[in-house]
Amino acid sequence: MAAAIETIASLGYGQASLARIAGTAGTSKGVILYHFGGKDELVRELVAELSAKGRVYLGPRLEAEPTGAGMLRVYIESNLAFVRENRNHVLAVVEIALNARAADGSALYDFSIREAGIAALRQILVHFQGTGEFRADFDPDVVAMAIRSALDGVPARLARDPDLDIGRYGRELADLFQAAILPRESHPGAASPSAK
Amino acid sequence: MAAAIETIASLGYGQASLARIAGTAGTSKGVILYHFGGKDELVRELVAELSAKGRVYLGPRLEAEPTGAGMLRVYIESNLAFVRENRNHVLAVVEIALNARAADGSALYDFSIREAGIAALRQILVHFQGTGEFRADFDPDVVAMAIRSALDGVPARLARDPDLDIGRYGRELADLFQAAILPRESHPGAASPSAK
Amino acid sequence: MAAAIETIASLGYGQASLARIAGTAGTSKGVILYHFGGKDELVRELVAELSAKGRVYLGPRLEAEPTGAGMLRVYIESNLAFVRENRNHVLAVVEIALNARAADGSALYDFSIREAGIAALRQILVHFQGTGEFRADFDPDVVAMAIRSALDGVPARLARDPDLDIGRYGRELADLFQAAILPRESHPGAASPSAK
Amino acid sequence: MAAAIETIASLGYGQASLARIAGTAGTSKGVILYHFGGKDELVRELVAELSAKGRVYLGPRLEAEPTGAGMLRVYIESNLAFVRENRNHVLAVVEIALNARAADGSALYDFSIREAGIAALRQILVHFQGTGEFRADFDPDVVAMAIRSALDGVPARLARDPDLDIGRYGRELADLFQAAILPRESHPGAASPSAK
DNA sequence: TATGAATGAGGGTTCATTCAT
DNA sequence: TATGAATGAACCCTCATTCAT
Repeated sequence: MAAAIETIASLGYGQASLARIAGTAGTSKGVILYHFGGKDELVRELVAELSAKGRVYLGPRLEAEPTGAGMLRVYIESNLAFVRENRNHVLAVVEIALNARAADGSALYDFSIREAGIAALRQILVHFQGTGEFRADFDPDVVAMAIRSALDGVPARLARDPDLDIGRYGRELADLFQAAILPRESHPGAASPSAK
Repeated sequence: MAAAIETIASLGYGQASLARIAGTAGTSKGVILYHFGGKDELVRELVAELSAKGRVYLGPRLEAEPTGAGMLRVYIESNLAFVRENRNHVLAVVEIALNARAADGSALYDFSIREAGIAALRQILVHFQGTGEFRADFDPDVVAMAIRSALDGVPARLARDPDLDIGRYGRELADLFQAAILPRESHPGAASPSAK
Repeated sequence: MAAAIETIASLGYGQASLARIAGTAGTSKGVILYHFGGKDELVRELVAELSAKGRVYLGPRLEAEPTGAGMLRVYIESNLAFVRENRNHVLAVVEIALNARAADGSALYDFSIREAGIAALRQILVHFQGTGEFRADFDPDVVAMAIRSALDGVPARLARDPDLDIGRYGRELADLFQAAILPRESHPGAASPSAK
Repeated sequence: MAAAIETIASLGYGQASLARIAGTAGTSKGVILYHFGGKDELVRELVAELSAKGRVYLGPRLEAEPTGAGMLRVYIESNLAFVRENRNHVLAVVEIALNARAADGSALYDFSIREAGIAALRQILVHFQGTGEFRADFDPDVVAMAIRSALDGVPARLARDPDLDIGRYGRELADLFQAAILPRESHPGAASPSAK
């Protein structure tokens, strides 16, 4: 599996044949098929494992936050921290999500966790619009999508520029979206960007 | 070429074999190879054509804007208008950009226009940070990337949800990023979101 | 297709891989798949062609006979003559009929013509039992099956013993079954076996 | 071995991989190979066991009959009774006989018992042609083959139609062939079909 | 005695490309 | 300019067998 992750992350899903994966693993295709029953299964496990890891990583961190601003910041920074800590795995799953398709163009694997993540984010936005902590005049759907997109772009960028400081990047992103959705007249303390 | 665009957009790059493209075109593989010399060439032209169209579409619109806020808004809304008007073509090129790779994982085609677009956006941000129209306390690199990512996510979303109102989506996005990067104490007129 | 027939007839269906068929044809697997779209299609055509040939060969000969004894004899002798004239093709199709199975053990191709042949034979038997030309005290189902089985055994035997005199074999078989189902007190002329 | 029999009988020889056999046996491939040394050996034993069972079952029954008509009837009915009592095993061995081949198309296992059975039947026919109990004007070779073929067709038919009344079927077959080879002027008692 | 891991050959199929026409 | 035939590499997968445990 490590070999599959590395191969997909570095060569792309389309180039990651069983032969090449087996090559980087130092074995033969047969071994992989013996252990996973098929390429589909291998990929499925790869995706499922990261999904599980992500859920475990992000869930508690999010729930620990009381304020809207806090949740937003944690959502962004934790996502990126997770990317940093599981770089190739994330990259591989992104590759899979973007490229793996059945013959009719339909998706092959289950990425419902992504939709769930967006939905959760949207829920947060809606909730704190209700409490007044967030401005009421933005469309939570659009903002959720924008935040999610900004996060999704990071793995690819990280692949091109491995020295990217993800911690700083996350803080900047959180600042940016906070500035965008917190009320303009909010007390300076809450709205001011975190120290860099 | 239209057949190639349609096939790639609907089935994905990995599924778009010459045979399938020829099939939707109602001809044979031979014809395609005769006219384009190879699959690579076909794809290359497909990408180049959209690049050219995009440059022509976006350049003048951007240059016509005097203010930073205006340029930001035009950048976002024009990009999305272009996506709406060239939906399948954009979708196809996005597919190609994400999936087409050489055997060693390197990119196969020239997407420098994308980098150029990001650089231009960054330039704008830096420039108007200098004039004071934009806040000075955000990283133009991060913001440029966030905006670009938000735009890049649209074609895929559009594919899933064809009824998406792109005009409204663009205005919301522009509002969002304006709110994020304009000074908080800016005179109400400039900062107020556009009518919806 | 000739190569496929020869390969299946001589090596058996299980040993007749595309590679081996291509080998005897002097080409490569790719050519076969190009022309037939798949092994299934190749085999299907092979079976269908023989079915059609058989129908054309046997139908008219059978309909030309007025008497029950004549039809019985023609059924047997024409079947065997057809086998002699299409030896390898028949052998190949028999191989396919006996061996080709889906993963769940179900049949892969359409051999309904065989059932139809048995049904037709049974019909003949029943009809001439009605007219009194055939004895009434045998089960037409069993007899039809016995005749069909006797015919089915010939291709395999022919493969083992290529010098088998099929003409004589057919006459003997016809004599045998005539003796079995014609009334015992039938006038000597009708019942006497044909000259050998 | 029971698992092998069941698998081959139900799925066909070609689909009966060691993995599938091990699956129905509830063990692993390794166990089978450990006990039998190889797939060939397993199949060989399977065939040999049925051969031995058949010899034991049929031999004494045949030798107990004094008359030609009796031997003929016993040959047919005992064969079918044996099929009924060893249904899947017989089916499996038939599958093997028809499908198992070496790479060069030659037979893989020893089915000489079948030839021996046909030879014995032929011997009986010749013998009682000599004594005058059977007519002299049929070819014992052809008749032996016809009888054997009629019997060989039963297992496959039984597989398709599990409710087939084999006892009746055997009596009908015996009647049929008796009528075919006993002299037409034979004393009524001997020639009359058995009660049904 | 039993098991699971590993192997390598061979299976059918898809693909971009070449070539003769 | 267009076509269909042919090619060979690469793909995923199944299989009987070997091996260490």
